[in-house]
Amino acid sequence: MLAPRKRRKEARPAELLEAALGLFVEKGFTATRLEDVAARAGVSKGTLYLYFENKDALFKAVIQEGIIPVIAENEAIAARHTGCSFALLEILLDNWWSKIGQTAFAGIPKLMVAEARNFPDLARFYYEHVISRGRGLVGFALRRGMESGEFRSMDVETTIDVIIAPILMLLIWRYSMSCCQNSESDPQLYLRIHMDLLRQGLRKTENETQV
Amino acid sequence: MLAPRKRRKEARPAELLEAALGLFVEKGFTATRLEDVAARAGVSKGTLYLYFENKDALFKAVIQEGIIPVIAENEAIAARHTGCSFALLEILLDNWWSKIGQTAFAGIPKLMVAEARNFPDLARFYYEHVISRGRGLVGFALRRGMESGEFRSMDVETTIDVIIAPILMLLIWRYSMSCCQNSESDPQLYLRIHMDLLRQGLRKTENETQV
Amino acid sequence: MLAPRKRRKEARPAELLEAALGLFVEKGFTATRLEDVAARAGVSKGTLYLYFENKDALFKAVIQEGIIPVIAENEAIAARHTGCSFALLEILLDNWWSKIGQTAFAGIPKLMVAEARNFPDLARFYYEHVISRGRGLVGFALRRGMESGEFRSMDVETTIDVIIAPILMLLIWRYSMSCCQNSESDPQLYLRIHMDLLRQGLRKTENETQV
Amino acid sequence: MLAPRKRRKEARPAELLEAALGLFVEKGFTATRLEDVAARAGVSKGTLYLYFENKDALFKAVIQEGIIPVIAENEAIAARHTGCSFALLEILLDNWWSKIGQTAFAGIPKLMVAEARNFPDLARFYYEHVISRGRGLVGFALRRGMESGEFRSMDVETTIDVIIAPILMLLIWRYSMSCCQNSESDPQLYLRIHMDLLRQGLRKTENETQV
DNA sequence: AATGAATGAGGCTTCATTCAT
DNA sequence: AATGAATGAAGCCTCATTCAT
Repeated sequence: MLAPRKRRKEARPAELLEAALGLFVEKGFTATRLEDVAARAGVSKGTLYLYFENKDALFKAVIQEGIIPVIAENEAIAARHTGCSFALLEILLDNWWSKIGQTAFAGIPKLMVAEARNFPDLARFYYEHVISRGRGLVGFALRRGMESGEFRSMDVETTIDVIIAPILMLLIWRYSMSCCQNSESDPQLYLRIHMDLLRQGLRKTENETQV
Repeated sequence: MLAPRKRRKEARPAELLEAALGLFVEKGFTATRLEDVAARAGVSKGTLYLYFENKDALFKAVIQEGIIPVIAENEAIAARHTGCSFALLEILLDNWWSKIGQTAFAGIPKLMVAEARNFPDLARFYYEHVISRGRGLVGFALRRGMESGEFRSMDVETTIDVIIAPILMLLIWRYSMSCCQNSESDPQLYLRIHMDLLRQGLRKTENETQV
Repeated sequence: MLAPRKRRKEARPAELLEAALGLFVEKGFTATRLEDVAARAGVSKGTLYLYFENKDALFKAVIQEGIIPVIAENEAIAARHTGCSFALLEILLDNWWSKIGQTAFAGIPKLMVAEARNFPDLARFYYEHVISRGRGLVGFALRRGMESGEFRSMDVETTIDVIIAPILMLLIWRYSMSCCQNSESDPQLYLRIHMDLLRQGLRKTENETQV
Repeated sequence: MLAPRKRRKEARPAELLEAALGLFVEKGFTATRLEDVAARAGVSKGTLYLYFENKDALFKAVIQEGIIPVIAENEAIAARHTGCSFALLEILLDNWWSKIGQTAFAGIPKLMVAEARNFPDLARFYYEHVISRGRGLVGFALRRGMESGEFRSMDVETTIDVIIAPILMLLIWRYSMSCCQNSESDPQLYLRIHMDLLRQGLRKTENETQV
């Protein structure tokens, strides 16, 4: 077991990233003061600059460290799935919900949306490593279902977007306008209705018309 | 023909609002400098304050002049609609798409999402005057369809959110991550698929189970 | 009788001065906005500049027009006084109180005190035409009383200052800190006590010691 | 010997307060630019905000550090005084004169009078912490003297005002109109005459009439 | 003579970043 | 490695002054 001092030093970057994530998610990039990040991580303002070149670098590190592992996990799940395709969509959503939707990472989508224009290279990174792979997962399930005759035929790439949208909005809303709603919305119900509409909406029927 | 001075005077507010909308959407609320708004409208900083009390008021005016009329128009459409309920949803969407989705106002949802937390005042204003009324419209169509037996029974409030989400995401995406996509997405197709999934997803079937 | 339009034009400067006096007294020089002065006088901002070169000039005009006539009146009273000297002091105070203390001019001393440093030439004007002559009046009464044996001998110039101070403070207070007092002070009682202390304080006694 | 950096750090607040006092007294509260305060203390604008939250706080600190201790000291003097009451008044005046009247703090009364209306917050702070306690001191001496039969009976609260007025005016004058006087006035003589008039004016005589 | 739209300098305050210790 | 004092650029907003009508 390492001496506490030593442990401290090695844990610093992670502690700073966690503090930064919390504040970025809570207040947005511009409104987050580095002094507050440092304070939340229990160090001084100057120390932050020993680990991250500047505010932008800190932001990029927060995003990059945050979210990728969950995607990989879902890719493995999809690869070994054997049941029907709609069930796969449900499993992927469940896992994503428990690993992202119910953790601090839930704030990332809103953060990315808000700042993408100001950080184009970061947006590209996020797109390639998170969004693109996430869309790939949904696309895999859709194509699989269409080929097996479970789903009707539709333009896959666009359908992916339509399917993902309510899931992203659920989180984006939570970190933006939700403060204005007096009635708490129920995310479980929201997701259930979304999947419910999809189950029936995707299903292949007798008098199928090509889209 | 009016004297130029006079003509300017009357055109000023509209010119300023247009400049403000453009910059708000492009850079966000905080990052937009009032001096730049003034410059884009071809006047000096101080002039802006002759027409709008402060930055908040300018923002509210942008919303007031640009978005609220469309909401009101849609409310009128809904009130006098006589056909089936799904057709009403389609008409409302069409109108909203041509008046908002295809204009500079399309950037507002992303703007609101990005800044809501830091400007609760503006968020509340937007919620009350836009979101709340927009949800009311969708809710009206849903309830109407459920009562007539056209739609199956679902939790209305939550379904509203699920239905609106893809429409909002379409715009939010356009003003955030879209720069990372190499293939241009087709909003018409996107909206058609959304409505297609909904048409089938909302429909009441033989073996109906309550949700 | 002149036409109203004509009357208006000739009355403008006086109306503007009255409005300016009111606002200067209420808010001080810097905090008074010329737009408010114009509004109170019922004209537009630009009109003000037709009559006064700038804000400084307006301030000087306010002071210069305001207060001199009362001094002249008191000088006449003193010249023809025949009774005892303390009675003269009381008469002068009474007149000053009713002509200045109970009118809008009461705010001038505070105004001069606050701005003297920023308007040295105006301060000099005020000193020569108001303060100096006011001190002369009190000095006249004091010397008269000392010569007649009614008052004990004291350094006249300094005694003048000591006597005038509470009278000025009464007004200065009213236009500055009085807002912080919960109990309304009674100026009549204040002046009576001041004169009471003076009556006994100035009187020549048996065992007189030179000061 | 302390490192220079460290020494500076500890000296900063006092240096800033001194610079602020000087400029406040010289130019007034509004006309004093924080940048000038910082420059006079030899630091940059931003540094000032490390020590004082804003302009108001800086002002309050000036009062807090400079004037309130003298009030407290005088309260202690009054509490342990055993001689006659007029002597107490003289001692209090002497102490106040040497600690305030002969220092840069002498400019504060004029400053307060000039700015009270526009900064009710500051006025209230000053009233509660300085004026109110100062009046309490004089009131204490007056009541003490009336009870012992040394002074005649008068309305105490109003008499306090009358007594304090010349002392305040002495300072107010020095920081306002004094520049217009060619003959330098002698504050020592002024205060002596004031106390002389008071000594005789307050004294209880044979044929006492209630006021 | 009168208007009021337009200007732009100026001050308070915030905060990312630097650097001496 | 760590600190935190110091810096100064940047933005909102006010208002005296100008000037075309």
